[in-house]
This record gives sequence, structure tokens and C-alpha cells, in this order.
Amino acid sequence: MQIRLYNTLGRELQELKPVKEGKVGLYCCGPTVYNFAHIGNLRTYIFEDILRRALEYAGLKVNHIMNITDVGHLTGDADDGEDKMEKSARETGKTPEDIAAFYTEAFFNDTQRLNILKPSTSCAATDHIGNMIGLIKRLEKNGFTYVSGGNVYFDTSKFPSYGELALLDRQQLRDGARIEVDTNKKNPRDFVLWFTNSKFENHLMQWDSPWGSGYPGWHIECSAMSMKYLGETFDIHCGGIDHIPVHHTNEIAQSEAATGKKWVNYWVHGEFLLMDKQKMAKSSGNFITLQTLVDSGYDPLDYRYFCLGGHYRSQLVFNYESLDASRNARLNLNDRVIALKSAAEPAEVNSISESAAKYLTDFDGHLANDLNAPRALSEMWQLLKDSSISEQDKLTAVLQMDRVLGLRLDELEAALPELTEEEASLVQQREDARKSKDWQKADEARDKLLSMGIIIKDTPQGPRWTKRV
RNA sequence: GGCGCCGUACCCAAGUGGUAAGGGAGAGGUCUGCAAAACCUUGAUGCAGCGGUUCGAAUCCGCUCGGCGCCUCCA
Repeated sequence: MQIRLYNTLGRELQELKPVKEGKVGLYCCGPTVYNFAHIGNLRTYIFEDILRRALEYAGLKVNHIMNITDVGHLTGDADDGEDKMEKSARETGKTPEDIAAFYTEAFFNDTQRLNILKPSTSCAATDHIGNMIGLIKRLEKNGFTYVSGGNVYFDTSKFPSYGELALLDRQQLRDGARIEVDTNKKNPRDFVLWFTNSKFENHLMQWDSPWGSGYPGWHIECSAMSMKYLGETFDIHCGGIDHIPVHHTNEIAQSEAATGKKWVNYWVHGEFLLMDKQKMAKSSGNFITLQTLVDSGYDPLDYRYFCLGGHYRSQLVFNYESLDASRNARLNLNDRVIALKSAAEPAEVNSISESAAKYLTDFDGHLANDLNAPRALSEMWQLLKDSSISEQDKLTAVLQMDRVLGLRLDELEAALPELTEEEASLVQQREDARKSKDWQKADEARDKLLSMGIIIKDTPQGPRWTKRV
């Protein structure tokens, strides 16, 4: 299975050729842990999870690194900005460390519920200050930095290919269009590598450095940590599409200026989730969290399924009508898989019939073609509806597909949910009443069960039930 | 103003020049004491509009209309 991905660097589909055969170094920009993630954020992590699973499915060994930003990510450009962690700490009266610990846990709780695999390593910025200082020293030695107003800046004019990823040379940017530019900069595109306390005397998190006590800029953490865990040149760097013009552009500049080598071979970016035709954002107040969905009675996997329905490089419009469609589709899917499980045992993947294997081949092809998850999902439905395929082959192939889709089909149990003694007795009473054609009594039992959260369905094999969520 | 995109059925959505995947909703039917479930059948001669290239266009080109993102922290 040869995977092709759309590389933002170059803007074209490219075959993935790992630096080291059979292995892939994957770096994904992680959360800034100052608040809960919203479902738009989570869409990106779902896409990255599909990518990782697809790589592993294709037989590659993936070293998946994700950072946790717990310092240095400002709310604005340089001087007028505020550290997001400290802002949250100040507003809640807690320490930045407490804030970070709390939202880191909340984040992993969300990803776990979405069946997103944990990174091989997730690393906190504050645990890698030394690596960042080391990298800034290399940049300084190579002549890419200057100190102004007490901060260490990266001098973008010294890096000729600056902005290649975002095609910045083709743009006529409006500097300071909506926010004042830091006057310490030689060039508006320059960015801070290290802040000293000259500007932020009260900053709670400070570390010693050759340039004075202070804290790192946001961008430097990704360069320092990715290099530590993946080496100075690695395969894939992911993130949201919004990171292309600034964050990822700056990461490339500082990384390659330090090492003199090509840093990342493939840049893969996820598009936005739209809410009411606009991007979901905390600032516009139109964001919802995973917990909001759970509180409304949805399973987190309903949202995962929803995301699978759109291509990662297309904007996806969120609304409850289509989330309902995803929920219904998933419940239908689960029912089918449960029925298959009660009828057959999964077999070895390479033992299934040719016609069943064809579905898997097509499925693989869709994944390999720039992660076309919607098409892959479609393939699964076509397989399920193909009456010429045996139940065992269907089950085997579907479970194989779910290794990438991650809908927890393997965990579904064929057995009916357990009933309490009272509930079981009511089911029996209803059956007895039905046999004697006492429909009124039978319906009373059904209503009572319904009020207890048990939904009865009559099948040719007798009554079946599900518990209402 | 520049840059990057998008506009496909009631909703979401795939579609990489060769004759419109899939899901949901809806409709009809089988079954059923009823209900639910299940199963079967069913949907765009059409892809914002208008031109053009082509044997052939949702796919390529141009224009028009409408929408989104970025240029500011942002997934």
C-alpha cells in the first residue's frame, strides 16, 4: 500500500517516501492547555488519528510525537500580547501548572473518548526549555538572531526561503491590519525566540537563559521537541490549516536556519469545521465542546463518524441535523455488526473470498489516496449491503476496516444488555400476555419497560431489547 | 487590497476529463395484534449562472453571482 498525501509544501499530491524505510516520524501540533478543546479543534486530532492509523495499517512503524503547549503562547503579537496560560491562571486564581495539568487531562479525556490513539510521546514545552535554549544558541551562532527591547528575535531577512510553505512572497500582506506590530522588530515577519522579563516583569513562569531570565516564544518549542524525538529531518508534520502562514512558517525558518538541513518532508494540514457558515472559534462564542454533545445524548463516536464523512482538506459544516444523521448511521452500523457477530466468528484476513477481498482492496486504495475517509466509509457500507458475501467474510473485512476508522466495532458485543430481575420478569410477562393475545397487558408491560429505559423489539427469534442512552 | 479555497438532491457529503459513491431524512412495499426493528424498492439527464476548449466537462479555461479561510492568537 503506497500512500499518497497532499503536501502543503509544493501544493501537490506526493507519494510518501519515509526517510528511514518502514518507519515514519510524525509530529502533530498539540493543544495549548489553557481551556477546553472545542469540536473544531478535535476534528484536527481525528484527522491526524486517521493518518496515523492508516500509516500503521500500511505496515509502517509510526513514531507519533505531540507537544503540549503550557507556556509562551501569546494572545497577540509580542509586546501587547499576553501568555494564554498566565491569563487563564490570573482569571481563575490558580497557578499556570494547575491550569496546564487540568486541561491536559481534559484534552486526553476527550481524545480517549473519540478513540484517538495516544501519541508515542506527548511532551510538555516546560519540560524542554533547555532544548529550546540550545536551539536558540545555534541560531545565534549562525547569525539569524538579534536582540531588541530585551527580546531575542529571529531575523527573517537572513533566511531567503522564508514563507515558502505559505507562498508568502506572492502575498501583499497588510501589516498591522488589525493589530499593532511590535516596534522592536526589524521586519513585521520577525518573531520572538526568547522573551526576557524586561517586558513582562510579573511573568510567573521564568527560566534562566544566556539572554536573561524569561521564557521561550511559542514557535521554538515545536522545533526543539520534534528534533529531540524525531531527528533533524523527519517525515510528516501535521496541524490545522491556520498554522501555515505563521506558526509552521516560523518553525521551518528557525529549524532549517539552525541545522542547515531540510527539516520536514511532508506538511499535511486539516481544514476547519464550520459552525453556522463560520469557523468555530472561542472568540466568536460559537464553539461547543465534546462534553456539550455528550450532555445532549450523543456518543463521542457519533462525532468521530461525522468527521469521517468529510474529507480532511475540505471545510466541514457542523449542524445537529447532520450529526443526527451520523448517529443514526452509526447505530445502524453497530446493529449490523452485532448481527454479524452473533452469526459468525471473524476469520484470518487473507482467507476471505476474492469478492470480499475486493472491497478491502478498494478501501485501501481510498485511504492511500490522500486519506479519502468518506470514500472508505462508503466502501464499508457497500460491503455490508452485498448479499453475495458471507457473514464471516463481511465481519472479517469490516473489523479490518475499523482498524483505521476506529469506530470500536471490535468492542461491540453480540450479547443483549443484561436486565435486572424486574425487567426480565416484565419481558416474560409480556411474552405470556402476547401468547394469550392479551394485547392490553402486553402493551402495559412494554410501556413500563420503556419508562425504565428498555426498548423492546420483536424479532422472529423472540424479543430483543436495547437500553436507551 | 493580496493570498488560499469552495458552491453537487431536503441535510451532510465523495467525485484525481469518460458519462453523478455513501449516510441520514422522506416515500412505497413485505412482515407484524399494534408499535418498533428488520428487509426490499425508490431520489439529481443534473453538479451556482453564462460562455469556451474537447469526440466527451461536475471535473480544464474565462467571466459573473454567492460563500469561507488567512494576512492577528487560532485546529
